[in-house]
Amino acid sequence: MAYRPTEKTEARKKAQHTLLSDTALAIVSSGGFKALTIASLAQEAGVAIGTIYKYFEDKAELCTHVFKIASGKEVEMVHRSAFPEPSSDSEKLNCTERLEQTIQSFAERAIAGHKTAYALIAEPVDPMIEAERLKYRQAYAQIFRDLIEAGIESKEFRKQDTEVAATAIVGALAETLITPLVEVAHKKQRVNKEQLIASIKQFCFCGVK
Amino acid sequence: MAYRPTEKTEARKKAQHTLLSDTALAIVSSGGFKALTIASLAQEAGVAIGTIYKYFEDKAELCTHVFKIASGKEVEMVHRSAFPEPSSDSEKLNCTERLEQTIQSFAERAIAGHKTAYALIAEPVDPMIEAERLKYRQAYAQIFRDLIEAGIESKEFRKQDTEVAATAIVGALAETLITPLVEVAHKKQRVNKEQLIASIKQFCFCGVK
DNA sequence: CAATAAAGTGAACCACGATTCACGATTTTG
DNA sequence: CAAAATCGTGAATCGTGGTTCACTTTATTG
Repeated sequence: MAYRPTEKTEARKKAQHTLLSDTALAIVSSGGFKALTIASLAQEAGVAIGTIYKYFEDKAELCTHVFKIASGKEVEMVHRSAFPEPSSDSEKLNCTERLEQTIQSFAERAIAGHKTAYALIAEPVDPMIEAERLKYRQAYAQIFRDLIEAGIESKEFRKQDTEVAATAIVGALAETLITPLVEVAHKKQRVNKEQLIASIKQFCFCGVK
Repeated sequence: MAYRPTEKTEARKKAQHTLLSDTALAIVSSGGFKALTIASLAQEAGVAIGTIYKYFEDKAELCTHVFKIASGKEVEMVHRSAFPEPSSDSEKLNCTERLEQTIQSFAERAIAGHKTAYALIAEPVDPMIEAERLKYRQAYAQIFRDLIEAGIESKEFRKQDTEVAATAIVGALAETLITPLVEVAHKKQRVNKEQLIASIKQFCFCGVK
């Protein structure tokens, strides 16, 4: 007599949502948020403009959703470096080593996916996304903060204002990694990756030790 | 027989340009670049929209001009802390003391003029202004770099990659000072200014020492 | 198949703010 | 004052990109 959503259509719906999500993410990863327009997403995903609105309330929801997905991945990866599963072979790492790993992970991911890193950390975006960005940066800061506190506990680091130190590390990483990446886009100025990361580590280590 | 620009009109022209500049700066200082529209500037300055275009090529030129003025002031003030006139009574300051003064100056100016600081350092702006912002941040980094190099020369600081250290300090300052200021706008979360600045100093000092 | 509900479509619409330009007002010179 | 050059004006125009909605297509059920 009537229509009822079924397993098949629900799956299709979810798949479509994922397709749009992934396509949007790809657009942001290659061209930043400024490249993510309703029209470009429709184009890339091969759907009509109106279809986007069946899956996202408006542009803001689309953008924040994409931001959450992308930043969530990054934060999770970095979090694993800071607090590795005890089951793995890294159960004996002390806080200094884990801090090193965390910075290494952050830096390598930023350099490898520099377009994404730039979009998440530095690209000018609508104020609506700025709120998400703040959460994102604070998520990173929280990881560093927990790590520093553990290090103070274990006497590896000196007593200090962990919030400030963690925030400062995030700022130092963002400035030293993202800013040069902006340049790379312009000039072909290559960076000695290992050298750069080593210098950053040293600065940050000394800052907390 | 004909019209010729004279002293009086030239002066008037310059005065008008300055009026527009200053008004634009005031708008940015209170509402950020997003509040600076041609219409709002015309309104505030008490002139017609078209008049703006007699003094500025387009919006981009207006914005970059305002940015340059504002950032130039900031950089100059901070530069004075880092490299004070030898004539003054501070000729005996060593590099550590000067670094402290510089951070202090940066921090206090950022906190006092937090709207301006946010606009210059963190507010999302047109890509056109981003280029200026990059120069601005690099100007700061250069100050810190020169100071660190002097400190290495005088054996106060250890040998290190001064470019990375200077950039990291700028990032740390921006993140620890600006980010909380965004919050202040939302919640009424007060900051213990002295405490905050002290913590930042400690982190940065240890980073370079 | 008929009925129903949801998904898909894209041209039309709208909001916002930069930019233009034809016109009048003002200044300078002879 | 007349002529010439520039300044001042602001409604009209334009460009961009988000949003709407009447309509078509597809899926589901009895």
